[in-house]
Amino acid sequence: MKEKLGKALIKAIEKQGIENPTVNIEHPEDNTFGDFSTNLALVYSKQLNLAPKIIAEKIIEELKKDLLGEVKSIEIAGPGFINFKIKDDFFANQVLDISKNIKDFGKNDLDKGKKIMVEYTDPNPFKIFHIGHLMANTIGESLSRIIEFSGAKVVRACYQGDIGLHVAKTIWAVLKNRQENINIKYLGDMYVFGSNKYEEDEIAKKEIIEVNKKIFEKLDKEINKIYDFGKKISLEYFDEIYKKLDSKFDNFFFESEVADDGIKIVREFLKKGIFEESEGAIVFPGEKYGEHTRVFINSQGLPTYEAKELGLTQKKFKLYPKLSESIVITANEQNAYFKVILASLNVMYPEIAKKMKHLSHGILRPSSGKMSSRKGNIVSADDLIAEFESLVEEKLKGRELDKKEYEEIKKAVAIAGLKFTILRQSIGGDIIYDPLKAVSFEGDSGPYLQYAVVRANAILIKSQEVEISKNVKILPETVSILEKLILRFPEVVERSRKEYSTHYIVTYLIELSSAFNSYYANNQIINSEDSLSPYRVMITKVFAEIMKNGLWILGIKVPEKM
RNA sequence: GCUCUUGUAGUUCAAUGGAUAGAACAGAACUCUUCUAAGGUUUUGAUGUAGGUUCGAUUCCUACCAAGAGCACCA
Repeated sequence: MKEKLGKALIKAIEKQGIENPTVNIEHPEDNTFGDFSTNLALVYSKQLNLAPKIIAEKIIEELKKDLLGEVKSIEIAGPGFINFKIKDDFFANQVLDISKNIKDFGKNDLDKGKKIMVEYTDPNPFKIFHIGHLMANTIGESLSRIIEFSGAKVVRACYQGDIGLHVAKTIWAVLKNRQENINIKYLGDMYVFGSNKYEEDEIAKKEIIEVNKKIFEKLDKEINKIYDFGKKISLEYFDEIYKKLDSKFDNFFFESEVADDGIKIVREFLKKGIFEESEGAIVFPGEKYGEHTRVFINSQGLPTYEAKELGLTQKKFKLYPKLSESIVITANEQNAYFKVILASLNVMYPEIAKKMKHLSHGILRPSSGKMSSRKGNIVSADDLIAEFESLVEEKLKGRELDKKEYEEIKKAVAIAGLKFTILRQSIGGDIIYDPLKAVSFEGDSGPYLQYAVVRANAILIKSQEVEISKNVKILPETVSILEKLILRFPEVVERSRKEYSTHYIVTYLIELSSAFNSYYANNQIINSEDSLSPYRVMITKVFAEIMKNGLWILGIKVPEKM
């Protein structure tokens, strides 16, 4: 429909003497204006030296010559907008068509045949898996799914820092505070301990640097043993969290695997004059490229995160030479650092640099109180999930559910609340949530979306029992906003893909659910006396399927009952 | 100090340069003898300040104010 209108509008404006016009068609925010609108007359009023309203009239005259059958009315409004109203039966028929092939509804071909890598989460063994990792995971998983909906094969990658100073801090602390049972909690505590000592204590700092060197050399048996065990239990622990979050990686990269390659790249380009030596370290003089200088290899000859990132990037493209895009998601405190990396890549490997896309997220914090990573009181992903689960438990009190259902609902609803909180706003900013209302299950929330689908599903089950015909013979004379919103799903997915944004999906699903809830309140869907009942059941089915797909994109599961 | 990001109802978020700036929560008033009321209906309330560009600015530019992050051997 949109394409048809677009073509007709282009034809009409070209007749006014505009070459290669760009036509903007949107849905007016206020739907009483119509179903589509264009600002065409406003845009070209200057070029044509005519008042927008006059141009609009001329356009409408042209349009009327081959008036589209589906259009109910065309009007000029405001400063010169052209508003289109579409006939109701068009919407009803479209929804009926969609219902016949609902499975793929919402998919598009923007990335057809492409292979795209998304790197996200990136937790570090020997350190806590904290809220930041949870955020990156939620965002990365959802973006991956949006890109899959656009036809690409997505390679999900996770880059883990299994080597570097943070590991040395933990292992040094373990050596100082030996304990029989080494578990995740203990390792987390040891990192905090080592990290603090590194800041405060000069002697400790020297020892930690020494340990760091030994980890690289792999000659100290004692250290190797702690290292291997610590890495193993860290990775097992991460796997458990990924299961909870319903995300799976195709490829795990480790810093230890890319360190040597990183050094090679830096040394190679040091000879070519891209890098420079400075105070015993090898640095990239970013000022030449509008950035700042950063150390790639430190004065001990060890690669920093920067050099390793180069090695990682090279490895990604060696493994998958056909990648058309490589997306990396990190916290936004790394923005400046990433700009320097990209600037250096742009000099060394411009073809690769073009394909890199860096996205960053802010921090997730409660509206009251402030967290300091220095002091180590970072909230772990596990604790946060547990907090959400206990809030759900409160809500579930007094409901009659068997134990299995109870557990399923608790998990699904807690994760939904959490992921919704993260995905509902545009990526990049901090997310502030009220811990008391963490997921208030009223209003805009993950559980609200789930609840709408659960209710729709209950109706669909009942419709089979009552045997409402699946043959839709009669369409309603007037349609509601529900039908109109249903048709917009594909364009919402496209926009999300183009802008790397998850929140358009969230906003859309909220609007759609709200429209359905309203429909549900105003229409009795199952009524064997009513000839419109088959249509209403059909639309309920379409709604439920879109919600299922939309929530899948967000990484949210729908429980059977709530 | 320098660089970047962000300032929208009491609160948390929306708004491809467009129309009367949308929601949700909180506040006020309704609504279950009807398919799950974690629902629905109605209602009060906002663009940090000062300029500029534009037919039109929450959006673009400049300055100021405020908050956050980053500024060489951490990741």
